[in-house]
Amino acid sequence: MLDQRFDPAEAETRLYKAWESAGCFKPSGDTSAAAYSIVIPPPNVTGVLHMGHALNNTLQDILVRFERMRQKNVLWQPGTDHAGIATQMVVERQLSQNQEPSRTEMGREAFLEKVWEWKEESGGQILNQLKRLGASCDWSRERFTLDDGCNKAVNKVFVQLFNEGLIYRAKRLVNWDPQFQSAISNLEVENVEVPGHMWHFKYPLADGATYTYVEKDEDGNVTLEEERDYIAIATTRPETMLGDGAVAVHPSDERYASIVGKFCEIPVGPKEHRRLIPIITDQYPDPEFGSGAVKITGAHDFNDYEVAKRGGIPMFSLMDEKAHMRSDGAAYADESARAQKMSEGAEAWDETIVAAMNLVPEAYRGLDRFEARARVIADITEEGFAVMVPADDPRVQTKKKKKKKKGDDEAAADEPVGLVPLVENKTIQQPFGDRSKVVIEPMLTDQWFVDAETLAGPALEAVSEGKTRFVPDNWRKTYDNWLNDIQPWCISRQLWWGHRIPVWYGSEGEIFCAETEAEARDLAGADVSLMQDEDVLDTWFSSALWPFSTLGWPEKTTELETFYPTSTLITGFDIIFFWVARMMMQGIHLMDEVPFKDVYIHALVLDENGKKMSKSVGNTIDPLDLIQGVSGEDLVKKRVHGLKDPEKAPQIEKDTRKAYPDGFDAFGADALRFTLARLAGQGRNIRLSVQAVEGSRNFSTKLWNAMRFAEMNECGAPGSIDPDAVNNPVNRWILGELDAAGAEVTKALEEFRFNDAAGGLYKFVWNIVCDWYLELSKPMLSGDDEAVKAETRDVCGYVLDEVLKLLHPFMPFVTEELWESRAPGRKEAEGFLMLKQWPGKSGELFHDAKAAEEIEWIIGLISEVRSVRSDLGVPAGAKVPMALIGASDETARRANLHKDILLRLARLAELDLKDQAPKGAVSTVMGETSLSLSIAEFIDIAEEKSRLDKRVEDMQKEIGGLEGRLSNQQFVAKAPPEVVEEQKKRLSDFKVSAEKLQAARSRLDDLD
RNA sequence: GGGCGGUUAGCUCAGUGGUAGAGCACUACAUUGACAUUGUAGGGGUCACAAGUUCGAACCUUGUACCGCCCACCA
Repeated sequence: MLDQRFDPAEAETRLYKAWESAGCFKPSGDTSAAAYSIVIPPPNVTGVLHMGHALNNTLQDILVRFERMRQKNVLWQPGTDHAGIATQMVVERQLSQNQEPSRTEMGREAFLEKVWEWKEESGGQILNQLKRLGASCDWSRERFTLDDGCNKAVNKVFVQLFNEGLIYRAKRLVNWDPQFQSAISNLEVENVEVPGHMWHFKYPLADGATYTYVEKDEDGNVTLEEERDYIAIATTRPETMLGDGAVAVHPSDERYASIVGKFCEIPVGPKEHRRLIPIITDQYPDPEFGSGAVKITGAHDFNDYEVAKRGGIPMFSLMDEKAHMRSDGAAYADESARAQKMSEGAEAWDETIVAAMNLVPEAYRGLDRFEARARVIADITEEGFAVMVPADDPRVQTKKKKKKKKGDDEAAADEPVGLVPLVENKTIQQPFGDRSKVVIEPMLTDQWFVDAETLAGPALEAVSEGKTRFVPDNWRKTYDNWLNDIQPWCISRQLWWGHRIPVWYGSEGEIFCAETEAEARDLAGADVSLMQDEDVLDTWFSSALWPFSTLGWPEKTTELETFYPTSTLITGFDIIFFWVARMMMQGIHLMDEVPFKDVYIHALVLDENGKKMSKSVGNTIDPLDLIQGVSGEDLVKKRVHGLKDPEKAPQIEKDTRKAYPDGFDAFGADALRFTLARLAGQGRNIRLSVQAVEGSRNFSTKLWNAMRFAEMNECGAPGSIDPDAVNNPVNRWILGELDAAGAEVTKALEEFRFNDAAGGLYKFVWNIVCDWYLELSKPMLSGDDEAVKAETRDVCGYVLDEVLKLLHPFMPFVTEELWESRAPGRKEAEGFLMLKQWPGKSGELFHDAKAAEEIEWIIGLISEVRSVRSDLGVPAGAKVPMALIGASDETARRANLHKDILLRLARLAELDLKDQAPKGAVSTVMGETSLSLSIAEFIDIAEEKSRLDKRVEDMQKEIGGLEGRLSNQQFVAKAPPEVVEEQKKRLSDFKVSAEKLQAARSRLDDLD
């Protein structure tokens, strides 16, 4: 006997263990069957399951379980990512918490040992959380991006690309993260709008030169003419002035034409050491912006870098790896040093030059870049090199103006209008590290790059040729746009945790790239001393190889043969660039085949208010809380704990307590999975509410109770049914509905319409099976006709079993539990539900149109009677007599055949065929038949009159509209004939009904 | 600046040219033998706005407004 309700907490872990130990998650190995494979997007080994993971893995599990039931040879390949920066951060933090020696103190080898230790002990807990969700990965094949196999793959790929010239080392301006003290790729930089300032400074011309500065308006009238001994520039980063290599103006800018080629002085530092830089022309400066003149600091700005490269302008690195002003060297720059080096053949921005020049004056050395900025500004202003403007210049927003309050007006008016430094308030786009959240500094350093442009071509082609398909299709454009404008991929990181770059340097700086040190030694010869490159690779480099490195590449394994290319990749749009595009590039280049055929890009999971879930905002919902339940107290604690801004804690606490005073129930993994699937429409974000999960839990309870009903009525598990041998129209109807639902779900899953699949099942189970089929079956199951009873038991049992199969990919636990309980012992006899044949048919579906029409008529009639009863306030419990007036033979037959059903579900005392409505009866219509309910004793005649009046009025409106349309010659002439026919039919149906209702209405008049 | 998407019931969203829908919320009724984690019935919409195409537009076209997100950017 089934319990009152399903207990997910007890059943889910038990069932999961049973599946796993029975080997259900492994590929069937049936090579005659089609192969189906998915590689998991490897979660960070530091990861903790969040709602995005829950969605991502639920969708994968649905597909994998679906395809397993379709008897394919299915592999879901799991594993984790070593997550270079994130993991190194976690361990470093732990060291400092435990007051152990720091990373640098203990050295590389000892530190890496610590990281491995951490990984073994506390890494990968997310995988256990995925198990809790029901993820049916083949855990026996679990991989890690830093395991031996992946290492081997990474080294091999690196060497190959190096030998092909697709990986190279170069000094380039890269994004430098001063916190991690490492280069990062441009994808790892977030540009954020922040309030900033733009300072205007004067660079005096060398040797006291002067020129006439003329400004003109649009019409060419002179608006300003003055003698100047300086050129004005505008900058948001004054601290980089020390590294300026030139001042650039646009070639067409007449204002500065006369001084192009002359030199000006950077107005910072001790006067005797100030450096002269040339005034040059370049297309880059916009004459309309600022002063039209731009200082060119090639080593600290990406735009300037391009200008400097074009113009051969030297680039000076001012900062160290912490983005502090360089503290080395005492002397100030000397042009002769540069000239000397240049004559020796060095490039203008060669580090030897930069080091030799010692650009940073003593006063600024060692300062943080922001402190340095403040100092530079103060010093320049003090020396009179700031551009001065009247205090009321609209570009200047003084603090006083901002602060102005009532009553201060007079004071403000009294303020003397003098000259002030021109400092504009300006929102600027500032680059931040996506993990460190500190301001990124462009830095000129030696790094390793992948020639992504060369690899991008085939990756673009594969998608345009349809070898790989994006679902939904619109993401293709995002992919195309990015690959079409792809930059070299900086793959070296100045970290320790990761794949060490397989390159060794000889004492003369020769480069030996090889998979192992031994091979590098072979290349170098015995007497060369070798030093391995200190850097590690970007984590995404190994992730890009995931679809084949996990299958055993570079060995030619059977798994590789069977499962590559993989079938489907499921991931979020936020890693299309990071991961999807790079897997495409590497997969095609190394395997000659795309890594996956379909890429399903799922939505972002938002909170119930449409906000991104974020720990620092305090609006997260932990998937495990929904599965296992959480108290209100704990929920508050969790949310407040992760807050970025502790001042918001009271508000978050208040909001959370208000919204979820008692926390959440343990809804179970099934409920969460079903909810996510139901909400996973294509092209829209998912707003997850706890209420929605509760709704899914209720659905699961509904299913449970349907099974209890079957159990009580001894509906067995016939295994299969021959629909043609089934006689009763109710049973024939539900078998048709079942086939239709199965086909719909199958099609939806094939097309990645998870929401339609789950939504279709919800409707079918609740609104068709439970609301109608089970209700219609009750009189048959409790009736005297043994043949009908037996047939109904079989059909009902069969339908419910098929429902369990259809629901299994979505709700694996409750369905597996019910499957066994419906026929105890069947698990031992024929195995788990999980591996049963999927019911959705691709061939011909069973459908009895006549039965369907008949049952729909029954349902319509019952609904109509219920509606009238409810409208007129007939007590729900009252059984009333009904007569059918003017019934056709077919109607009479149906009414007679299903009399028990009608009596029960419409709560009728009797059902007769009559020629005329009984006196005082209330009528409604169904097609040609009037339904006459003798309910005069319960109702208010006036109310009934007004009900009928309203019905007739509504109908007249429809009739009017249809008549208007049909009398429109244009419509009749141009609309398709079947549409015209349809409208005609509707009109005549409405007319018939209106007539009958009117007749009923006038009978009421007779009563008065 | 470039790109993508959105605007339909109180809320969340379906709806590819011909009858405006679902879930939740709301209202009323119901403890009838699977289920109150329930059942039955009901109220509720100028489909953002404007113009156009069409016999006919939530749907197609153009424009406008507002809201998201992504990419690139003026020193």
